[in-house]
Amino acid sequence: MPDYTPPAPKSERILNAAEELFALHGFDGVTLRGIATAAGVDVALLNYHFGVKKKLFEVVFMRRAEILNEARLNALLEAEASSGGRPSLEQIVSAFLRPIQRFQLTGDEGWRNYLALVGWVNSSSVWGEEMMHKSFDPLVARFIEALKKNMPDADPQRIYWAYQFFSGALTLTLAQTGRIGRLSDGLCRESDVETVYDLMIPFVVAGFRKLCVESVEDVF
Amino acid sequence: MPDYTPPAPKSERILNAAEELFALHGFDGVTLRGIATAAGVDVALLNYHFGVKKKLFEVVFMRRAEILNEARLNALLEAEASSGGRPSLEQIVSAFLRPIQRFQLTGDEGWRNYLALVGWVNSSSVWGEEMMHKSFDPLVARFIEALKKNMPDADPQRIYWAYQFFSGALTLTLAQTGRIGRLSDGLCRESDVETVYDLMIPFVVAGFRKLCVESVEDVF
DNA sequence: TGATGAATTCAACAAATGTTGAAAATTATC
DNA sequence: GATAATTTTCAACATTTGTTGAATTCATCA
Repeated sequence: MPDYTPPAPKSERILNAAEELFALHGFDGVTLRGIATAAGVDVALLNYHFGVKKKLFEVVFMRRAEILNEARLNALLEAEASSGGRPSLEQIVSAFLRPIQRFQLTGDEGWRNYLALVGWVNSSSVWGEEMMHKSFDPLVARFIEALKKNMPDADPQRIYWAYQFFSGALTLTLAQTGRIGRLSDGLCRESDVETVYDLMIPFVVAGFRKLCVESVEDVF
Repeated sequence: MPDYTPPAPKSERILNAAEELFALHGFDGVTLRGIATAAGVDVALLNYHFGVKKKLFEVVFMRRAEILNEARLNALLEAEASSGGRPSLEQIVSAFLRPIQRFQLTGDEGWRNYLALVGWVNSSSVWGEEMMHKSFDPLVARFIEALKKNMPDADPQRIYWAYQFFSGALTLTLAQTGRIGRLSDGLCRESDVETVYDLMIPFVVAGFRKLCVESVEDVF
């Protein structure tokens, strides 16, 4: 047995199974027994390791949030450094998106599931709010700082709204619903991650420009 | 008793309560007893009127879909008529969005709930697909026709992707998560429907132009 | 009024759910 | 190798869940 890799510890197997199932069916659509079965462990083990169901969900959600935040922040800092503190809109938006793309491209199934889960939580009204706030809003605020600095004359309200549209476009793509594939009769594949971001970035940047840079009168 | 309005029939009360609760918590987050209590009826009545739970959800979802589709199609037909068959991008996007805005502005709580529900279903991976497809894709295909006609030289794939980003921006806004309000410290209010669409339309149009009209080289 | 059919309630079912405590097995520590 | 601590299993609990059939009320109309 030359390259035997020991099986992941059970606590990790639980998190991975939970990650996938929560991403597919949401919090209420998943049972602890379903997770336990998928992970190949006893139900009681979930409670032993992670406490009640909601706590398990939080652990799943937080597990990769910090990693993603750090990657995004680094990308932004790099963009700022390489531009003498004045990154372009493209650079800012790219710093927000490209790390996600990188994680998706690693082929790690876990990241795909996790990102779909984020998409799910972000558009869930009651549930997501608190968790999205705690785990992502500090970083988002930092990006909006950068946007404000890039467009000092823009109405802040417009920057926030543009960010909301941006966030929506990203969220739906992360959710991996498969709908665009069906709609386009297979022409667009959500798995084609490179194309997605190559197109999303200019789409979003153009929107920001229109709303926040060009003259107000042009909008109406 | 001068203007006494009789209470809505119970079957309608059930649909309204279900609409609100499903919009807030999703399919699995809602119990039939919760709906029954909110509607002030017996649990067994849900089964009598609508059959099993999934069927009830479908009835709720389909109830307003046709109305919305008709309004949107009329708006598109009008735009085409008033422009000699060559509606502008703004007109097409507006025809897609303004009817939604109109329904939101009627003040009918039911429409707000329903639209939030659509936002929820649209970004749910397993659940939504079939229902979104059946109830909305025919109309969406019609809009994409119009877009293709407006931009005959555009790569169809890009039109579909731009639509996906468009749909995401709309979906997140419909979902009414309250997150943008918190993020902007109250500067943006999701209830301010007029502002939302006045900004979403130019944002989306600019994105479409960038991806589908301007030269390919500009994108990268 | 009385009879027919629809609407509504009542009571209960079997199955599934989150959670827990105690026992057993495994691992670590000395 | 004995002891302690950690991990895992077993069995079960009290609720809650979707669903159903029989009984009751209500409305319609001859």
